[in-house]
Amino acid sequence: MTIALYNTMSRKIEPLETIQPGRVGMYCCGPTVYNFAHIGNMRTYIFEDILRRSLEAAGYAVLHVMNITDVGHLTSDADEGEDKMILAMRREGKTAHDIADFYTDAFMRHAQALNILRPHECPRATDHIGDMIDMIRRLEEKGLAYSAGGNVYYDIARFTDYGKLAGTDRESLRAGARIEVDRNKRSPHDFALWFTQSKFEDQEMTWESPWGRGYPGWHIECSAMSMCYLGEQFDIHCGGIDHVPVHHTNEIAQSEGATGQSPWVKTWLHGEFLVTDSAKMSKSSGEFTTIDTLIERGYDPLAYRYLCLGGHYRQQLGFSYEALDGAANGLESLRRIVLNLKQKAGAPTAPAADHPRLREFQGHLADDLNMPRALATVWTTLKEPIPDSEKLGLVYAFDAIMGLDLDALEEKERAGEVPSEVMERVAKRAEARNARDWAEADRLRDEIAALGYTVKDTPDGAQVSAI
RNA sequence: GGUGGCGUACCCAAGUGGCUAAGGGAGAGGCCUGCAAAGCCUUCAUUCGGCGGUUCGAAUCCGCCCGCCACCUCCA
Repeated sequence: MTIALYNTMSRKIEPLETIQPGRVGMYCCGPTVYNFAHIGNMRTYIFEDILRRSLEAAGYAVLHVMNITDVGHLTSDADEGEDKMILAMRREGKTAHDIADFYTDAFMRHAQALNILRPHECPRATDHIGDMIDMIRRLEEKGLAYSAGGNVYYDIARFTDYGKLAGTDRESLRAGARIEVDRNKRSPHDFALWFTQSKFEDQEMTWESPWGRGYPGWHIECSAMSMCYLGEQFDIHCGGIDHVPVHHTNEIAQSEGATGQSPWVKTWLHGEFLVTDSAKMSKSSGEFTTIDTLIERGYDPLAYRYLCLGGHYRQQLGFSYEALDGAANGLESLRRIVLNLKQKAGAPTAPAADHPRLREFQGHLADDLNMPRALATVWTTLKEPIPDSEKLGLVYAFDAIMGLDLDALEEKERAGEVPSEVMERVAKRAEARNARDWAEADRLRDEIAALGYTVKDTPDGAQVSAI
């Protein structure tokens, strides 16, 4: 099945054509590890995970690369503001290295909790400074970069296609609308490739370079690392929608400028924002929700994944705890159904490749990753009158892409794992019920509830589970 | 100022010219049950922000209006 995806560059849904048949090189802009990723960030990684799983299910050998940016990134794109890593160091009294390690670990933990497959490569920017320097030299050799005030800048006037991804032309950009223009720049939208003039104290993250001791600009790492792992041209580049106008625009300028080859990337995919009541979630605004926040509030992280599955990746998704509750209930219901199927059907029957429901499900994904429709197919399938083993096999096939870990579900509470004090009351209650002493039975049920368990009376006796 | 997007039931959310407007959650009624839970069955927008227009036909296209948001600093 051919997968069609919305390419930000062409603004059209196009069938995926890979550079090498059957193989996909995919680069996803990863986290800058100066703080926790919030659930809005994680939405994008969930979308990329669905993309990867869909490609793999379609038979592609995927090489998935995601950077960990542990350097650079000032608070603004002018040569001012503070380096976010430095801010974090000051805030937490740690070294840059410790900050990066801490937040990298937190990110990986959150991604794992969301069942996001780990990218095959997760290169750290600080391990590729040499590659960045090499690329800046290539840009210099081609006359696309200039030095001014101790820093090296990209000269966007020399790159005729500048802004093609965002669909903006240089004239329409409102330079200096919200920030002061760096006087070193020839054009307001030139951007720094290498800094040697640091205005900041305690700038401990610096490296030797042909331009002096300093540190890289904040777009170059993605150009350098993606090419390092995927070659000078590759298939798919993903990120959040906010990366279109600046970060990806500048990446294209650097990459195509350095290699002279175009297009650098064939397909650009961008995930829309998670929005709260009436605003996007953002790190810089201070308050934000993390996966840990959700866990503290008693939610299964996968309930959040399920919530994300319900919306299309190119559409803003409204987040509220009411919506999350709905998703948690939906996921819980799905799990119960699967658990029941498991008990009744035993072994699943793997669906034929041309099973109508499987094809329908894959067809929705092949249509620009329409996960909401695919999810509707899942529910329709569950309500169909087909054999349980077939149903279970289909659900597992669906879940290979949904990633809700449905095949790993187990009855959490078995009789043997329930404390004896609870089991004693269950037994007493059974006696009371036999004697039709409902008051005593209800009293015992309350006691059991107080101990943290619920009982369900079934034709086969009482079923006990933790609340 | 420029650019882009959004407004579908109580909530989340598909659908972008044509059979009954997906799906989930919540809610309601029923069966079952001592009660409850689970399960099962049924129900839940003559209507898609508003007003016009195009069309045999529009939630879907066009215009205007109202409301909301994003981007043009950093940001998924």
